[in-house]
Amino acid sequence: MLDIKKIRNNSNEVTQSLVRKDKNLSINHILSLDNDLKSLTTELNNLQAEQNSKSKEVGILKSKGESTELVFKDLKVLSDKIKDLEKEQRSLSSNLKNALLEIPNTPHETSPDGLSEKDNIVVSEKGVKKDFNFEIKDHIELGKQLDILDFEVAAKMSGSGFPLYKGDGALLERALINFMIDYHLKNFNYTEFFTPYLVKPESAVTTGQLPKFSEDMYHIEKDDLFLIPTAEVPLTNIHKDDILKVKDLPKYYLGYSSCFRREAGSYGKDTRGLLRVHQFNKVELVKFVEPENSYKELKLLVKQATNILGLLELDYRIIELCTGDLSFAAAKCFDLEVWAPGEKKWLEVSSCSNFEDFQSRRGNIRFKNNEGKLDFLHTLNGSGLATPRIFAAFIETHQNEDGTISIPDCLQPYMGKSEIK
RNA sequence: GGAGAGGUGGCCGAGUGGCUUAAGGCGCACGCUUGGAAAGCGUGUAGAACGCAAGUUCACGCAGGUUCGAAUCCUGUCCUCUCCGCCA
Repeated sequence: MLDIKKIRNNSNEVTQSLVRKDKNLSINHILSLDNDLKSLTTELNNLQAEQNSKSKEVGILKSKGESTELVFKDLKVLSDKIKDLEKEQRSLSSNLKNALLEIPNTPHETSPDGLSEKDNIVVSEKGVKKDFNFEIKDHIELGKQLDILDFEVAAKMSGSGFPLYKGDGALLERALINFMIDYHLKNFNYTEFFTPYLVKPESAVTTGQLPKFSEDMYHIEKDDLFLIPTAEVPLTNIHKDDILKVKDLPKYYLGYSSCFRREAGSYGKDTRGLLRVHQFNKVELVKFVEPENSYKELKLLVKQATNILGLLELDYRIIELCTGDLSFAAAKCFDLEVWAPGEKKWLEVSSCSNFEDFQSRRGNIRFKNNEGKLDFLHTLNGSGLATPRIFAAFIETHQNEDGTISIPDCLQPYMGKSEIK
């Protein structure tokens, strides 16, 4: 959520920034609601002040045993007027709040201009794109041949988009998850969480999925709970309504979870095999930091996620998202992509974003700054990482001519073997 | 699913219709004291809106209602805790 004061005092600047994300965005309705609310509030406050002082008179008159009839007459008129205005104020202020919740975050000034993913910038590429001197297979073929992935059986029980990992496939998936968790815990100061998978609507409002993107999540109607699309949601809401101490910042939280996404409207678009699924596994990294440090922390976050790809001996590149491709809540974002030689595609496996105070305003997550004042802190998150596309790129990259998969050193302790055959 | 208790400032906690502009404590800040620290003493501090400020108003989970006036009474709702039931 954007700061209404900032919108009010710098409306041109905010508009200019927002249209970099989406040229159709406008905040005019917000400005007019805010204006109405402001003048109404002023009027109401004056009436309330009058009511307060007159009511006090009642107490004094009564204690003296004098008649209160005259004052009551005035007060009754005032009271009715105030009630009307209060009703109007409530409705205006809730309209304003709802409108604000629909406005995306403004992009950071350094986020490059652009309309779509075509305009994203490749920051760096460690994509040697290993040479194969044999006919390589894609992950679907490999998965079938090695009997480690079974999409047909999965579809029988759940429909399309739900992978079933089998034997060494299940082992590899589990090894990847454990390796990634351990890596972050050992090398950086993360606290591990195992979170609920179902959250209340307000939790999804904090992180920005609601109210705008309810179609993207699975909803349990009977209990009005949403299946988490990422552990970012519960991890961020750990501190909803909290006031953190500046000496406790930054806070680094890590959580593995299954993630559930309806992927409505994306049928037929890169949905082969593991490329786009309704349920997948992800190790998520969330940071709560002081505003002045958030961009430094973003850099570090990208590095923390990237290191994993190097250790897994995958080819990858870092992409900086242009304004038009930034998510609703992000001010700046770097994506990590791995090269899947079988698919002959770059696959997005991580998104590292700085949300600045956008989420913390929505979730009322504050800290006491050095001057003792309460302020909204900055939140960041990044996947560290999402497994299904890693899995695909992994078996495609490490396949051998005889159809076996070599396991890189970092994963061997978790697999208990050096190849899948 | 059934029964009960409760939700007040950063935290704890008093408060059952009108000097509550929310007592008291903890914490925090500053000062005194001290060789230094702790303790002690003193002073201050408290969320939100509008405003340069003075100030005004709002805020006692949330939403309604009663009343001239609500933290306090009524209704609904959400959440937390305890007990019972069910259960991996």
